[in-house]
Amino acid sequence: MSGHAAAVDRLRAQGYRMTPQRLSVLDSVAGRSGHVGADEVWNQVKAQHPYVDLATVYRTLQLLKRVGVVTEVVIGNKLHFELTDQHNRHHHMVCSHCDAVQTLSPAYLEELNRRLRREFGFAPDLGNLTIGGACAKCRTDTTDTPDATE
Amino acid sequence: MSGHAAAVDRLRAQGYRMTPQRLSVLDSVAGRSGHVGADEVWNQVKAQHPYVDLATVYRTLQLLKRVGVVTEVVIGNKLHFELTDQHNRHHHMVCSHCDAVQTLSPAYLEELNRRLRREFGFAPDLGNLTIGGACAKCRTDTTDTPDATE
DNA sequence: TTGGCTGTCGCAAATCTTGGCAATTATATG
DNA sequence: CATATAATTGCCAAGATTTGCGACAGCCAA
Repeated sequence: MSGHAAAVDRLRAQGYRMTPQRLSVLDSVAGRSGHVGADEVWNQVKAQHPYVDLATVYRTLQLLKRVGVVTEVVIGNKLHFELTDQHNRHHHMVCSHCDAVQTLSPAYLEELNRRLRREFGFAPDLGNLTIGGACAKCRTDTTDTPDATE
Repeated sequence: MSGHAAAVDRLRAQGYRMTPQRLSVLDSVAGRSGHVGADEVWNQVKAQHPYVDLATVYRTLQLLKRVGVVTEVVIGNKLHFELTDQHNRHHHMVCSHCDAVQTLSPAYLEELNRRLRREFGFAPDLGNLTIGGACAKCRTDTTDTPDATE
């Protein structure tokens, strides 16, 4: 209910409008501590505005992602979203075997970020980067993927 | 026609079989220098085996990716694939504005790879990692995304 | 060679996500 | 407060990728 003001400002600053649908989507994502799937958001949104379309939810999530309000996490074959917490920034590592998610301090990617910008002029969207791979548990559990690609 | 032997071995080693369909998919990906979309692969495969289903192409591409024979590149909303060249390894940076693809030397991610393994026991699949962001050209062309998320 | 076990395939249906378009609505302005 | 305008939405459909399932084929053991 509070951080939303900042989100509204961000939207307005770029010429976007704040609508009940968008507010509702924002509420839904903000209401959970972790990441949420688009369908879960939709269900929550429908509770308040039964007529809202799933496409609108997707569009809104993409919009909020674009302006930096939410972060996208790719888990398995689905997109998940979470509120971008400026005070607790982190990246995500997702195990492709068990879909477990670990967070990663931005410090780990700072140097890469700087190098890509400096050497290529490329501004990576690391905030929404999901690093896939095999977590410690799955590496020992399985015989395959003994040593994932470098 | 030559590197395929290695691919066959990789499959067999993990209990998979080499079939005409798979060989055809492999041929198709290997036949191009850069990355290919699943639909393009399908079209090429159908030239030899008209009855092959698109689902088989997808399944095969995932399989080849899993065993390390091909590399997946996410461009826009589509999956692309290229032969994993052991002698010319590279990662990919894709511009989310113009879909331009730049390659990146593995050296840039070596340290990250080591740290994730050492500190988390997490084996990242960096080979199939696609780094999204804004390329130099699009950064200057557009007003938005002046400074993508860190 | 004959079974049988397991991996694969084609087909169809399901799932997830995006796009087009006309109708609707948020906002700045008068 | 009424109005014009461009952004936004719903609805529908398409696009992309995955999955379930029965039929089929390769491969090893007896």
